[in-house]
Amino acid sequence: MKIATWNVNSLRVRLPQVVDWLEVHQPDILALQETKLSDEEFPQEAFGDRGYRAVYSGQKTYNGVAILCRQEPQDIVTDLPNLEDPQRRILGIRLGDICLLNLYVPNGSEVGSEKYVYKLDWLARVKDYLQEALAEYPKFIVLGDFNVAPGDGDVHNPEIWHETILCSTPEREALKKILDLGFHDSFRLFGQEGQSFSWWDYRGGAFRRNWGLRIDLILISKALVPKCTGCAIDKEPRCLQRPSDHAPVIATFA
DNA sequence: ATGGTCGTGAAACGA
Repeated sequence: MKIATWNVNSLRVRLPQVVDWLEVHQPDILALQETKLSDEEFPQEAFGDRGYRAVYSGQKTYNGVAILCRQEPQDIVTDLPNLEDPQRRILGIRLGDICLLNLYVPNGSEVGSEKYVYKLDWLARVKDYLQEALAEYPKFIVLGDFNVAPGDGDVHNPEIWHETILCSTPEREALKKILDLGFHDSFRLFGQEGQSFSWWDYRGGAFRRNWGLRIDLILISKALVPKCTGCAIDKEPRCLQRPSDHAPVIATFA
């Protein structure tokens, strides 16, 4: 089984790349973030024609999440009972005894800003939800654009990024509280090449210089750890013309 | 590195 996540930064623009990528990699599940499409505009046929069911929670211009999968998804969740949020950033499904939560965590703009406070509160509420959900469904996957680099090893230059947005201690603590529920960062279960990132700024030739951060994560519950056989970042789509600023991440399971 | 980039949507704003 292959499960992937990709912040596409506009599914309208990236649709041909996503379709190509699906055909090459054949994941069982692909979680998308920043689709930037209303549900009426979602290109369901492009995926249906290729054997994927699609669920989505979209909005115009900003945010928007979707899940493409081979199996019929059940128990679709777009809003958490403890988190009232007009921004479409959350999409949960159940596939048999496995639950999956796709997140587009708020960016937070700047440490100390109003958006930063919203981000930390948002993460705390997601944590509370996951605590209950995990108790009911021990096989759980939380994946997406977390907009937090878990540690300095996930940052090209920790001195430049020290206590800045995506790397500040409160953001990392909020992420750690989710991990402490019993989740593992699948990427770190395996040996990786030094300096692996999933996002590079469009500006300043950041990708060419490998000035990136690893902020796109696939967290798996303890029950799934023995099943997980690998996790990798696919940098290839980031090399294409008109790329997303994020690369897809894929976890494989026996 | 503090944007010399994108995406959206038609000017700034968000990332």
